[in-house]
Amino acid sequence: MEVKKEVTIYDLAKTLNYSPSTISRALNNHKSISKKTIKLVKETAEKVGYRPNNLAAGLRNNKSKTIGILVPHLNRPFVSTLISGIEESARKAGYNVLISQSYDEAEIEIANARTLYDSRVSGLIVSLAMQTELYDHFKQFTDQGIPIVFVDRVPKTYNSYKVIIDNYTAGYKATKHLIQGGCKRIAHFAGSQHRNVYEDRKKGYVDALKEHNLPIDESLIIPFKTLSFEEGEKATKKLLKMEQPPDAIFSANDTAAVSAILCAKKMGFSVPEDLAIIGFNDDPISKIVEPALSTISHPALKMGKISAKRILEHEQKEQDDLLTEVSVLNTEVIARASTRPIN
Amino acid sequence: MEVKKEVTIYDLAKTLNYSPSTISRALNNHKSISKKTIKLVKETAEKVGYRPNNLAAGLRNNKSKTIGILVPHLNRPFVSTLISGIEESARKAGYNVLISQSYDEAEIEIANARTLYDSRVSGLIVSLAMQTELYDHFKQFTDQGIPIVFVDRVPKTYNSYKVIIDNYTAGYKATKHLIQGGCKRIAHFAGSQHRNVYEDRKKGYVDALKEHNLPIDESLIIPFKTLSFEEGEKATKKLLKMEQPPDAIFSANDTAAVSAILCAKKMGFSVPEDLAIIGFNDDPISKIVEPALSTISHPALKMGKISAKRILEHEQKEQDDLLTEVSVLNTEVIARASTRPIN
DNA sequence: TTGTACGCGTTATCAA
DNA sequence: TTGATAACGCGTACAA
Repeated sequence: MEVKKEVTIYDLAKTLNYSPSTISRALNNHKSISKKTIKLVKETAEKVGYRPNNLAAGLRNNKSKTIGILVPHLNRPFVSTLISGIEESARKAGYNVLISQSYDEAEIEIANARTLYDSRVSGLIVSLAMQTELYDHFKQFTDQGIPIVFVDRVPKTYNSYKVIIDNYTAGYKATKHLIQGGCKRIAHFAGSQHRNVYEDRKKGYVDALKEHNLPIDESLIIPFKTLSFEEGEKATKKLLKMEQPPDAIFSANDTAAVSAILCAKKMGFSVPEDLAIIGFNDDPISKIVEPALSTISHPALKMGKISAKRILEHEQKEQDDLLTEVSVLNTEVIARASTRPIN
Repeated sequence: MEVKKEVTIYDLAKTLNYSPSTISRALNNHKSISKKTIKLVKETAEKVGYRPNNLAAGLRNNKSKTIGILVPHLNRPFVSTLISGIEESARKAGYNVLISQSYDEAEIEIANARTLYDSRVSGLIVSLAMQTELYDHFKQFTDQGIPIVFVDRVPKTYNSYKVIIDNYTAGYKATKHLIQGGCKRIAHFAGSQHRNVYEDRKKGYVDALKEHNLPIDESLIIPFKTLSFEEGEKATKKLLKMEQPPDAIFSANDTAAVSAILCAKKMGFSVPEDLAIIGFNDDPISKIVEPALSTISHPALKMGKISAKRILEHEQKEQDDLLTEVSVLNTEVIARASTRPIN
């Protein structure tokens, strides 16, 4: 298998009797080059199949026109849609996208941050692993002026770009929606309290109860490890076997909420009459389950696009512009059939 | 914001009174370097925060230790799981993963192939856009000896690695499963016949009917553009309003199959008694819908891992080893409640 | 076992 | 408007 020799700007220079610098400038639309030359160079490049070498350009410029992504799991509806949004915006701007997943483990997150750094990404978009509590592995980026955008699952303290929803308000709204449907004993499926998203959703839940003069019953607040389907089933069974079972559940994600619907039905409870349920994320399954799951919208695509935009814009900025900028997106209750109509 | 100077092998060389080449070799575990020196170099590198520059190494070696991915849509269950598999295998081998999506448009696919090439990926993993019929944009890779793995949606003619399932047999099995449940008038939701996957599934369907002496009724074979939920609803309505409606549907994907279940129920048909339905892919929604959707397994994670493996192994091979190697994975009927029990 | 010297393809600086 | 030259960081052939 004979490998064809690649065409470089030197070859183009020889062919056209120009210097390599002129070729380079022409290909980059440098203003000092005449339109005619630019046209000629580009046409010839096309004709002979010239393709730029991003590695060389990246080395020379010390940046790769690449955005690195670091998320817990690639194959979750929210995450894959987030990435789709990032890819779309990045691609339009001529940027590439490198992906990596931490499987929710801090150690893997650290290792992946390293390799992304080694590829000299122009920026990093991160959604934190469940248990990450130290942020030293992001310092190398900050030290080099490489922008980091934390998205959805963000650190409390780290100074950086952030793209989030208002989880507190979302949790509050979700709970209030249940209260307005007449629910009085509302349970909560709570995610890891290390992560802002779950902590804030819970706070919103608690405050909504308080504000409506409903007691906070700790036995109705179930701590989850991963908010999986199986965990959801177990928790639902436990709740519904209580002497005084709850009349509603606010789950911090849709997966556990859907499992609660199925489990409750199997146990002979009717949803939403005996047990109203609201989830979080608006995953595809929430539309399919019966009764359809009420939930909180989570604008994944938009969050992805904004995250990418932050990085692309950063390149235009002055060195000492501050890079702490928090974008908070709106969410809303999507009322479906798993909660009761509002009085 | 002061940007710290990056540490290079030259800095390490100066610090340790070695030549840069020794440092380079030590970092790469070159056999000519003593264990002691290697240890010293690596420890020092760690201490002073040295990080290799993949761009420089890639330029030098003319390969980037990066796998490029080109798929129609990133946020589909099958695709995102496929990518998760690729990422896992690639990461383990020290490879990075670049992603891009074509939105099922040939033009975007072509443009993305170009940019991935410009990044000098070590290999390319492709699932074709719905309408791609020319494959010239892959020639540049082949010409340079860069391996291409086509996965799931593959070209018929292009000489390359392929990782697929046996769509013909899968379509046959799905149809047979319906027949064994006593169905006699089986409709088919057919995808674009440009793509092997849908063409073969349909062939399997047709042959299963023939083999069981059931007539092929063209009015029961509905051509779909994208196999979307909306298309599925429309098709189901049309079928169920026929004078002699079908008693079963084999849908080429789960999305349309689920919409068929919901639509049929809404129209007063009971599933599977009046209408049995089987889908394809085993998407998460198939477990949630009621009745749960019978479907065909689609080993996304495994296909991803194998695809990555093909590329990683290719690097070890001799130049003129043939690179046409087709991996065909097994699939099976997952019988759930939307089809009738086998007699 | 280690060092010297060069080149990978590109772009920025300086000079013409 | 264009050209010559150096440099980005690394790996390797050749020499010692």
